[in-house]
Amino acid sequence: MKELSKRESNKLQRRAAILSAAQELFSENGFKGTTVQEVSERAGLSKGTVYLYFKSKEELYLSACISGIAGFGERLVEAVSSARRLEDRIKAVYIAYIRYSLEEPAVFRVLRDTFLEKVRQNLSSKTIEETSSIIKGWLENESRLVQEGIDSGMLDADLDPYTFSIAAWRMATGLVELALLQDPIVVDPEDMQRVYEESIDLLIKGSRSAR
Amino acid sequence: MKELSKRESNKLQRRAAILSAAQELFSENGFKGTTVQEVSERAGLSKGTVYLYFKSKEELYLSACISGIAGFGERLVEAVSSARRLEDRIKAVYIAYIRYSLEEPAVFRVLRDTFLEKVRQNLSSKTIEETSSIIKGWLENESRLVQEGIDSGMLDADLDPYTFSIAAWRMATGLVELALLQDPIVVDPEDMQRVYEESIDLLIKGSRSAR
Amino acid sequence: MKELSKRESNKLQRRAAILSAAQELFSENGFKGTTVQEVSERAGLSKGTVYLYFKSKEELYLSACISGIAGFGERLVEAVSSARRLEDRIKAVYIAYIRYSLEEPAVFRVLRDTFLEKVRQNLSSKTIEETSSIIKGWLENESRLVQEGIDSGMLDADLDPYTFSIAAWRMATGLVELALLQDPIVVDPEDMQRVYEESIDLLIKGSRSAR
Amino acid sequence: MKELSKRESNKLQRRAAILSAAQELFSENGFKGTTVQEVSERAGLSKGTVYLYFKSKEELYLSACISGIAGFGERLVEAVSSARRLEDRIKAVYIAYIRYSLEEPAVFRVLRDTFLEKVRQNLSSKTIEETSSIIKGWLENESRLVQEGIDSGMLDADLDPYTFSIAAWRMATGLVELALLQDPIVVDPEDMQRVYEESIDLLIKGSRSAR
DNA sequence: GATGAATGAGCGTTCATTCAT
DNA sequence: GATGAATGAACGCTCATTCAT
Repeated sequence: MKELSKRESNKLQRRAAILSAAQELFSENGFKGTTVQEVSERAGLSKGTVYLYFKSKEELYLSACISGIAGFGERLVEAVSSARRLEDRIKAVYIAYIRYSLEEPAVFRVLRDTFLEKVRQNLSSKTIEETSSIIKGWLENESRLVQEGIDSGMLDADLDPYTFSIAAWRMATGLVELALLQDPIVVDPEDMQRVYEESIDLLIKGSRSAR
Repeated sequence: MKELSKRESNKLQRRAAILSAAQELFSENGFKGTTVQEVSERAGLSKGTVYLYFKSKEELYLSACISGIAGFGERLVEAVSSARRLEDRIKAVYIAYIRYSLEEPAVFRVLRDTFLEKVRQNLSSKTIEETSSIIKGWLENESRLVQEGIDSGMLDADLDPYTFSIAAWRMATGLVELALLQDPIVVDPEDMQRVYEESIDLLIKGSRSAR
Repeated sequence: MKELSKRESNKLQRRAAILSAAQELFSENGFKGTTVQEVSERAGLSKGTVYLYFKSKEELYLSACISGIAGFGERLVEAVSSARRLEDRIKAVYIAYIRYSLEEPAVFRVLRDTFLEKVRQNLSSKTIEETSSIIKGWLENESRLVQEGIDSGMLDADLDPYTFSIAAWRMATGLVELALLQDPIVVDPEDMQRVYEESIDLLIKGSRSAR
Repeated sequence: MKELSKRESNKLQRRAAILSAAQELFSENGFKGTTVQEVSERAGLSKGTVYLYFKSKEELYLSACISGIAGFGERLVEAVSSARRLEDRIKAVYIAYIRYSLEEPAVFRVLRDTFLEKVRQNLSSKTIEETSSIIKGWLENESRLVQEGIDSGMLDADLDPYTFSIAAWRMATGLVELALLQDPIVVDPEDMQRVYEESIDLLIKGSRSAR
């Protein structure tokens, strides 16, 4: 392992500071609603400096997305191996998605925004494709778990694994959105944990084979 | 009913034209992505005129949100009475929510936006309470249907009706978001109808009593 | 003739004010060296206003060029008919080109700048083609005069009319550049008029047929 | 001759490298179109280093101008002795001026720029005088050749030698400017060589004594 | 009441210049 | 002495808002 010189490590730190500031602000205010000035200020730097590290606002956004997604994916993989029974593993991924989203709301929001049209219009198709393909990968992983369940006879043979994954993913996303609202409207925050559990339980139960 | 003078009705018409244009544009391009100029043009008026009816771009946005919610509720009520079997009625509401959202994406988006924090920061608490209480009403209506199912022994006695409603609502919203994306990423558009049906079927099946 | 409303005439006046300011500044400082801000200030307007009249800085430059070129061309046409003998007419065009350039240095400079590479790099090819084709038109007019001279036996049959026009045009341009320098370097300003006359005389004399 | 220490010669080399890079870039892209970064890169140095050798971008530009002029004059002197007949020698200088300008466009442009007012505003009067006196020297050399022609009866006794030189110089400059344009507008590049020859031929022929 | 011309703050981005290392 | 990271002023351009007509 090569030691990094002070200057080099400094550069990495600055880059990380910018990325972190960007992640927070983009997720709070969206792409158009965030200015490079704001990002630079939150990172304790001047506006021009941001452009030493990122070629454009768009590239900064892309980098924020990708850096956020990486940690996310690891969590999901860990979750799969955290349980033995197949149903528990499926549930674990769902819960892990929600938990990580709540722990790192900035990442969740940036990630979700690539699925809102209005934000997409400001992104290059490269950015969209890149993030989309990562998410698609997650969905396919989840689908494989479901397929295993079908093969073992535990889940309904008529079930489409990908449909299950999509339904679970969108449900989780929708619930996290609700949970991230500051004012406890529509659902009591204390109830949310129960809602997470019960919602995926319903979906899994609904997927079981009649046997 | 007091008759409106010609002048007064003219004013109302103009206001409505602006609101309608705003609803379309805000939902297509978001708050920052929409210019007052565009709104005024689509409404067939000049830019200055918009400011005679709305104090600011922000107030115009709020008004567009509120005005979009009304028609939505009616559709859901109609859906309830469109089927005889209880399960079908529950499903019908879900499908109606999705269908109307797809028919009137502008309304859907404005409505959804009141549930995104970033947008909320621009909304008065009055606006938020107003829209929230309307949605809460929908959820309670749906819950009553589910409760009926429980009482009749068809649905699981352990099921929390409100949790079911929340799960279904968030799932529906998440799926519509996906469908409104212009590029068919993650899911093939032709498959979406099937996904709508199967997703709610899973939820309902998962809610049935063991019997 | 339709009367222009006050508002309309005001708009025309403003447009003219911007164009005039642009012509001066572009010719003093070049395309890159001139800011839209400066132009607006010299025209007594705000920066944003310039963009109500011209879509971009480039379009403003183009308009300044074209508006300058128009008057220029008329002078050349007048010059042709100001003399009877063919040689005098050829000479008259040359002298008219120089005189108008000295009277309206701003126009001369803007026009010349479209023939400097460094400026060209900032101009769209449309702009370049447009101005170039106008100048080409002048050169062809001049060539036709020369051709007449050849046909009448007065000018050398071996002479290429277009080459003559090019040579005269570049010589005139080069001499005006010299004359526009503020410090009387290289040539005494009082001598310039004589230089103009003698330079074209040489060229014409050199073009005569041996007979 | 004092030997330069290694350190001192190194400094000179660096200075020369910067100057050379600057000459190329300034003449390709103009003052505003060239960045200090680019110059430093082409010189193989860092941006900061440029500021160790030149106080500002402007001073760098001035230095580049001055340094470019030297080689030019030598070429003109060589040309004079390359032909025997007087007319041929006059023509040779003209053609040499054009040829060297085309071979070293960077130098040509820098040189020409000292004769454009807009650039002059950035030049110290010392610089202007220096370059002007060099050019004046060339013109006087050329004039002496012409005077010889007059004295020998070959050229018209009424001809002012200096006027001839000025006319030829400005014509040459104007033609080179045309040739350096990338897009072959107004004149076909293949024709240019012929135009060079014929233009000076016309001028010389026009200068001959009637005899 | 309606207009649209005018404004000017603010955007993303560039780049000459400075200065700690 | 050389570096290159950091700065901040300025650029072209947009657009919410105002106000004379």
